[in-house]
Amino acid sequence: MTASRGRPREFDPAQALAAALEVFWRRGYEGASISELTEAMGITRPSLYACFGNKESLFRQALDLYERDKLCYMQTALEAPTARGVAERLLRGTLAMQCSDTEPQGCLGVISTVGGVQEAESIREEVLARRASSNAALAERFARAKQEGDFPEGIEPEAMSCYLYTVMQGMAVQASGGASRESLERLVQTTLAMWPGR
Amino acid sequence: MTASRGRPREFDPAQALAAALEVFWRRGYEGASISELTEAMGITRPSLYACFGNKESLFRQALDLYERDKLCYMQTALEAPTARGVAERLLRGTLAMQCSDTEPQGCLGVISTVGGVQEAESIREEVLARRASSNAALAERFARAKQEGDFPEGIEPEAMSCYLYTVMQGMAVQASGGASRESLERLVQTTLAMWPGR
DNA sequence: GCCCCTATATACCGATCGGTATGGAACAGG
DNA sequence: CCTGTTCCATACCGATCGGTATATAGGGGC
Repeated sequence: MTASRGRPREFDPAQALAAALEVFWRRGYEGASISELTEAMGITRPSLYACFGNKESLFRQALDLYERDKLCYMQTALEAPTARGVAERLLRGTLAMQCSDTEPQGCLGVISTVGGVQEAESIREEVLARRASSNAALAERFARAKQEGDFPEGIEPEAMSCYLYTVMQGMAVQASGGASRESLERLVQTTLAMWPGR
Repeated sequence: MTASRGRPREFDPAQALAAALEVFWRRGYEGASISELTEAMGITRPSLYACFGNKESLFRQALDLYERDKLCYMQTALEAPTARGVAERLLRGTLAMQCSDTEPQGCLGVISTVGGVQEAESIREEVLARRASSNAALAERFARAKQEGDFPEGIEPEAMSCYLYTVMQGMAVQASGGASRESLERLVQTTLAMWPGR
């Protein structure tokens, strides 16, 4: 292949992408300007466009990284032995991420979908699609729990997964607003205390 | 007073403010441009600045209108006879607002606080302050319920109010993402089903 | 008829937006 | 050494941002 012809680049794309993710995470898609991105990434404007395409493409790649590195706890949470354990792992995972003091607060997915922006409509749709897929996986896990008799009576698995998802999104809103770790921890406990049947 | 000296204005400020609120509600503070605002309000740029000050001042007045007209259900919900009734009224009020087909979806307060914007920091702070005040009123209502023996065991009133607030914010996120009315209705039912002790 | 005052209309301000043209610097193959 | 290719740096593009200067239009008080 074209192994390394021409002048080699002087930055690490993965590292630059991580920096871009952090900016998008703090500012949202539209709030993040190219100037702020390039400064955080330590590269110049043309380098960004040569390496990542354009702003939207860069955001999509940052979103991939976010899902892969930051949302992996949502996958592993599904492996908990009980439905309540799944919920607990999800909530505690959300808590841990929102309370990190090395990362921005709030959820990139939430930030990218609230506040309608017409320009970024395709991005909104993609985030919503990923969210739906993740929600479906959770619902499926709960459906299995129901079959195994490990599920509260009177609540449909899909309804429960939507409910949990909603609580997690609400947590992200709280974290965006600067809620303290203690406050969010108490929120997790309260939500778990609401889980039917102890 | 200076009853009506000079040329009278040709538009109704209240009506124009209502139009501005709708734009802010759909687009968020930064997403709403002055051009879009003036077009929706049916007035020209200098008229906007003469009547409402600047963009931030206009937003604040729109926020006042929003709280007074759209969030009034949160006040009246506190008058429900039981704690569970308060929760139910809050959730159903949120549902009704999010499902209106004449108004934008999502919550203006949520839209204005997620996605950190440095320019609008003072606005964020004001929204957060109003939110805290509203949350405190809810906590106080629940504290009264606890005194009256009308409250679930093992949960603090303040924790419950934060929890409910979080669910409502999550609902707003769902609505922003285009959740259907049925979906949100089911969400309310699920949340109520989680309320301890029937 | 004035005169004063305020609202409207148009055109403009500097700053910033996302994105790019251009010119030189650093590598590989010949 | 030269050439081809790719990257970096600077400066620039038109469009749009929030906000305003200027001139004109339309009311009440006299």
